[in-house]
Amino acid sequence: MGWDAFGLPAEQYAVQTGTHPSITTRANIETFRRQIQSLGFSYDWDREISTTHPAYVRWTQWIFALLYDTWFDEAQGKGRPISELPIPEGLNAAQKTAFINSRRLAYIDEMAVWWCSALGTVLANEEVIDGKSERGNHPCMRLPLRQWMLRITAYASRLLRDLEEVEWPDETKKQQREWIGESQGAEVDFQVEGSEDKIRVFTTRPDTLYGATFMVLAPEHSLVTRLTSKEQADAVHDYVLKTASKSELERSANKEKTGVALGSYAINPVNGQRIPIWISDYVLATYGTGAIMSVPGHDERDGEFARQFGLPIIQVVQAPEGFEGECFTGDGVAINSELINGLPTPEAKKTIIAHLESQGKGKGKTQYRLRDWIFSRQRYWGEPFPIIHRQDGTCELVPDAQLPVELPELEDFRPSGNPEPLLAKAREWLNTKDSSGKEALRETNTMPNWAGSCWYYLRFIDPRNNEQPWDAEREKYWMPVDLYVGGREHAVLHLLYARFWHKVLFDRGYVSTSEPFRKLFHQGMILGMAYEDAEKKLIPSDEVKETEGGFEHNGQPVKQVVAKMSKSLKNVVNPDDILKEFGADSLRMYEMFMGPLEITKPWNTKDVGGVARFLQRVWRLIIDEETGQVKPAGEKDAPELERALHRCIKKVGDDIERMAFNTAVSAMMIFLNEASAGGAPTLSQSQRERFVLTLAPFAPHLCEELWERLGHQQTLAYEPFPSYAEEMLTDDVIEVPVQVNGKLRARLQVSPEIDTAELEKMARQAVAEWLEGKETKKVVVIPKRMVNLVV
RNA sequence: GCGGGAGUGGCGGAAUGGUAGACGCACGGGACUUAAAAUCCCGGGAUCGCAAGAUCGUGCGGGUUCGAGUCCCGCCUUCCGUACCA
Repeated sequence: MGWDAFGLPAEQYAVQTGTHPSITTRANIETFRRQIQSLGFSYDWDREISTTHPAYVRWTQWIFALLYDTWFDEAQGKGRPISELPIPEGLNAAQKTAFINSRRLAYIDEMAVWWCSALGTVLANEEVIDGKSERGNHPCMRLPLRQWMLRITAYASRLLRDLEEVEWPDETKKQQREWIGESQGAEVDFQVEGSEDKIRVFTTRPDTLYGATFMVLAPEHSLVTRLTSKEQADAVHDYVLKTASKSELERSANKEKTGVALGSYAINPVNGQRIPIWISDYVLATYGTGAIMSVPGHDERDGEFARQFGLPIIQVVQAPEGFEGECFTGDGVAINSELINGLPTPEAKKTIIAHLESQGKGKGKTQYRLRDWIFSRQRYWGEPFPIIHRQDGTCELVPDAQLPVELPELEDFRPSGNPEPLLAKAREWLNTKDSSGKEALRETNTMPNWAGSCWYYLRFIDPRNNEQPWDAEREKYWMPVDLYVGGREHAVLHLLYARFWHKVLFDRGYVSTSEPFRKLFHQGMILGMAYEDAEKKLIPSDEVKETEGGFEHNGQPVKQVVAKMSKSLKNVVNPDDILKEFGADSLRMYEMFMGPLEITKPWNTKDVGGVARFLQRVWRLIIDEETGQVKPAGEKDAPELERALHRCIKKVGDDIERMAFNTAVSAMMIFLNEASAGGAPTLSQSQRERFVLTLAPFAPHLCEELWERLGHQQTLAYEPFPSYAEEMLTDDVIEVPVQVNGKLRARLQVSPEIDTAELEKMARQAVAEWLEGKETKKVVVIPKRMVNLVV
């Protein structure tokens, strides 16, 4: 069991209550541990770890240091130590440092984050709604801040390719592929008119270069200020400010195109055309180069923008005959494009790229949608970076022997009022010495919650090792993770970040597999019941009364719906209460019975009673409630139930393998129904034992008790799962449906060995009235399954 | 907006392209009980019918097939993710 316990919620709670997050975190862990243990799960508690524990933080920092010490060798396609980085000759010391830093997998850059001046703090995306803070509804804006970044994009190609190696759900692989978003195209440089500046763009359609009639930069683009004319300065400034209050999500969701011309022009590299430069929020700074060439004739968004602002539209790809849309975005034959007229799109692309390369104006390029990972937070409750900033502006790692860098004690977790991270408030902690003994400052950012969860599966291998993060031999024995169970919400973030770290560790020789998780399974979320009034407003559960055949709130009927459990809706289910009322086995079994593991489904406490009743009936099958004694067993295996038991054992075993626990529980209920039906024979000792062993993985507490009462001194935990015999699975008589033209008309009771001709004959007799006076055109007989007569 | 899923009785759900609704909850009826709880038995998709049975039925509209909840195309609704919640 591992506790991933850094993060925003713990910190916000500390702000609200003034209690140190380490105290609340410890208390929460105690509660969770007690609850989990009360359910009887078979976790190995000797391997318990917490991401917030200094002994764990130490190695999280160690991995960060490794990332800092690694560069990605494009030629070899792998990460290598900085000591092996070839450094160009003729650089001075500062240039050399800058060059090395520009290649590290961990580097510093300015990146935009939400800043709310009224609250005096940096906010998470989810804390900002429509450009306003969730708390207090204050205006917020995107502010560029110094951030630690991780160069995950260097691994984009391998993260994409290696998906083929893992047994993951197809939809998850698909999501990761889309997220990484590889696209082939070209980088093209546009010269700015009357200037040395060049605007570099990425395009997937270099063949449409002749149709580029304007350019659009992201409002945050570094050239914006320089390329703005005096006349446009105010309008541009206003627009940049306005954009800063929008999220990227809003920007790309907005259909209405907005923008401002900078008042400067660029030169189209293929035809020397002078084209205007605009800024618009539909171009994102974080994708490609943050600038595009606009081809309104063949790109939807560019087309909308051109029509909005009356910019020229040129057709450069022949649309197919009968095409009626305003904007043809498919492949075709190039037109109005001197160099490539008449060429189909793929050839046209190649030709243009070759031309640009020969002119030094562009080159073919593979672009990824994936962005480098912002790896720092301006918060308290996270891992400190093992970094010291020297007076000369360079930085160095805290020596390995001095790890972990522990968090300073802070009295006050409230925002500092400026974008500086909270740790800057810890003056004593902040001031330190660098390796040469000079005054220096510690890094004040902290790591995001992902850091700890990126490698915990490796620490489980060797959780108490004080010399190294894990022992190499043990790593070889355990890795890769056989089965990784986690929510779908992790599909592209956690699961991609962890794979990235793992690949760096692999390249640097610390792990033996290129992928961490062999097989992946997503469990569904358990939701609660909620109530919705006529205006679709959700009503807290404690204000709703159950009436005959419905529910009402203040006398008005309300609808029962499914919603996330939340304090505000008063529909949170506490496992302690369920345990008290129904017991651990009932709770476990209900969770398995309520539906397929992978789907989202609502909790319904009434249904727990059904499972509890099943377990009570199992008890009464074996124990006499009056006397409390074991009932006498049948002399021999009751033959009527032996087949049913074999079927049950097979079904439960198969269902466990495919993690279909709901149908496994159902199979055991069916067996119990058969074994306890009026007139059913008494189960033999062997049959009882086999049934108890089948049920034991689901209801271990009950089954251990029954096992002991059935005369065993040792736990059943190490008993093998019961076996079944193939020949016991079939019945002497099976039912075969007979259809006429696909409609069910009769059912036959036949032997499973009946031959096809005989079966057809019987079928014809059974549905004679439907065949009368009609010609049989076709007969479909599927042995043991069905007969269909087509007339 | 973009990416990925999901839609079956009153509810949770079951069903290798082959009898739709297993199993359970809730509900109705009955047995036991002075009564209730607990327990046990029976019933149940909709419509028509005393019944036997017939017709319709897996979000909507098409298609493939002897046969579609299941496969294909187009919609609708809804959930998840969208990079600082984790």
